[in-house]
Amino acid sequence: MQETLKESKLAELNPKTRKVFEFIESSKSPLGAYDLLNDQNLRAIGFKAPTQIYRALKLLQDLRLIHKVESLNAFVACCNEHEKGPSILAICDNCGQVQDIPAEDLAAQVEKEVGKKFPGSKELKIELKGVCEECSTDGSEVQAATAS
Amino acid sequence: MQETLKESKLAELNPKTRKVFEFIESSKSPLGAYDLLNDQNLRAIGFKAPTQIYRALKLLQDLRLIHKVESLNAFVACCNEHEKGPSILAICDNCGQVQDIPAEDLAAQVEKEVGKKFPGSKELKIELKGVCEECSTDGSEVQAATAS
DNA sequence: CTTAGAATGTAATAATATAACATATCGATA
DNA sequence: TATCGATATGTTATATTATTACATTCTAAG
Repeated sequence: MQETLKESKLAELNPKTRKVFEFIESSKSPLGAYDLLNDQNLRAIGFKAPTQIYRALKLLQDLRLIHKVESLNAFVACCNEHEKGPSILAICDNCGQVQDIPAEDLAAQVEKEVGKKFPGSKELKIELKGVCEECSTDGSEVQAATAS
Repeated sequence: MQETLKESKLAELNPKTRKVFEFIESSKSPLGAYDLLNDQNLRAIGFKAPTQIYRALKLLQDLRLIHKVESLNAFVACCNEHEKGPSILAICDNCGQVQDIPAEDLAAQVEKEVGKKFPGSKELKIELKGVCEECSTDGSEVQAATAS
């Protein structure tokens, strides 16, 4: 259903920016700007310099088609199930995947907590590290980041 | 009162790391690693290479004496009013200052939102951009980052 | 057409962070 | 005490992420 909205956003994009989005969306894990830049397929359609990638990423963020994961300096596709509210970006330390979990309610909670100390809230980013469902039930747990 | 705890943490530090903390604590705004590295006073006591600064910053983060503001790649002193729970790092787009606002309650809220999709929460970071109380009441508002 | 503005391309460099290896410090214990 | 290993600290080099500045091309209005 929000598919329609997403489609209409995609329609605004030029083919190159759309291609960047498609790469991010089809990736299991967040991609860095240079992951994109170094991708043969993006090279092939004319991405040669970081600026180009960063310009595309800026556009996609402005349209809320992607989110930047600040603690990873990397980008993930928006789940497109929230038009306005914040996400929880849940980062699995084991498999590296990031889930974009809508959390409309939290904006109000956060505003309540900060109260009058910070009356002009504009943009809320929430990042959570830990382990995802699959990894926590999975025998094949690798403990990538936490290995001794 | 938590002063005692903070004092005891500070006591563990070697003089150089303590000095790094003091610089961060006494700064109005968050400091980047290279702000510290380039500071004459820290140069004078022997900080010559980024690694040294990053090592000190790592220690201070592990002790929760400072927080990294991920969206700024910079560091602020912990308010020392929360031993465990998350903070809201409230970043003023106008004056650049960052408040560390304890938000113990939010961890539970966030866990509730993510539910079983992400059962292994470990570390929660919350960053809020906007304008602080002082700037929002202040006639001298500059609109630094939001200027047209 | 032709020109102003926006978009895109290109080159250079700035800013942030880590890796790899060398040297020093300091207890434990043969 | 000697020397060994562990931890901390110093040093050099390099990797990674991001922006600035300027050139070129495209496009729509006059």
